[in-house]
Amino acid sequence: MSLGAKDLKKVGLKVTLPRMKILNLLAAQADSHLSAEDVYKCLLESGEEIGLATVYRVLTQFEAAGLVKRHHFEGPQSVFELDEGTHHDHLVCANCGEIVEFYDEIIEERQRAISRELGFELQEHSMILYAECRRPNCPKRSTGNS
Amino acid sequence: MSLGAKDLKKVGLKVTLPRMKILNLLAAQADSHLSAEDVYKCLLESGEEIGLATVYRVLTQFEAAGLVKRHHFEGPQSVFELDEGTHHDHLVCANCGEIVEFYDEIIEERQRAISRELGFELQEHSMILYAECRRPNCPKRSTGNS
DNA sequence: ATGTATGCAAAACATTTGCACCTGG
DNA sequence: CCAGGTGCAAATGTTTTGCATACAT
Repeated sequence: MSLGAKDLKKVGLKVTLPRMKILNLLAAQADSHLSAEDVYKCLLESGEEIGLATVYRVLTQFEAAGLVKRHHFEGPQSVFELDEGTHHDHLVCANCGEIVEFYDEIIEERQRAISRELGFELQEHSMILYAECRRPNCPKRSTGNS
Repeated sequence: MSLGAKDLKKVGLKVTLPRMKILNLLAAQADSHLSAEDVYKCLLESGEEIGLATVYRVLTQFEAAGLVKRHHFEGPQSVFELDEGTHHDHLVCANCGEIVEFYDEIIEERQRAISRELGFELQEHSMILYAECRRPNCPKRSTGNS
């Protein structure tokens, strides 16, 4: 079910057409990890009008508002995904770019413990595993969407 | 002890002045994580002549040759460190940018196990912890060098 | 010599910003 | 109506590339 205007109001953002379009796209592709350019192109192809600068601005605002998470996988662009509130890390297939999400409490706990031992208090972390799938039918290379 | 010409030959790279300068700088600042721009400025300030494009080219070659590791911490630039062969991950201080290196076998093992469980074979990973130091004397924000 | 490396300037990208116009409440 | 949002184009910051020159072997 796509997010609505309430979600924007909830975080103090005016409900505008571009913001709704982007929010809906992210919700529709909830399992994808899209770059700003991806979002822009997707919307254009869907016949929607939008400016690339707006996409960047809106995604940045969404990130600040906690609506989306930004990731830096390999490559020069950031990718975004809706922040459903459930933390997870990512495994990226070195063959096809498929992205698998996972969560491991043992690692999370060790990260906190290590930070403590070093005299720090953990705030965030970024962890990405690059791995090869063993399936022979692994597609050759997608844009990084699921 | 700074690396020498043998290290370049070993990986099949011609021994040139720019390459030696960069290699020596990285060895001298072995505890730092320098961007290409950092390397460029450092050398200029040391009175060495070099072009920024060369720094980028050489660092990329060094990475391909396994002499250096490239990291993507927050911010737009890549940073580089000499690859001493001992894998480690990084904790970045959210206050001052100090970088602490660490290694945890429990996490390493879990990463391999998780990959296996998901049907993949782990090749590499990137893990960065962002944390606040508890020391009151934490400097305010350096360039990201140790 | 001669193939490769370098330096400079220009290009290529991803992203940000200035500004006039449009829009939501 | 009016603050804030949008679109475009221009600016920015990082990294790459084309090409003539310089260098290592």
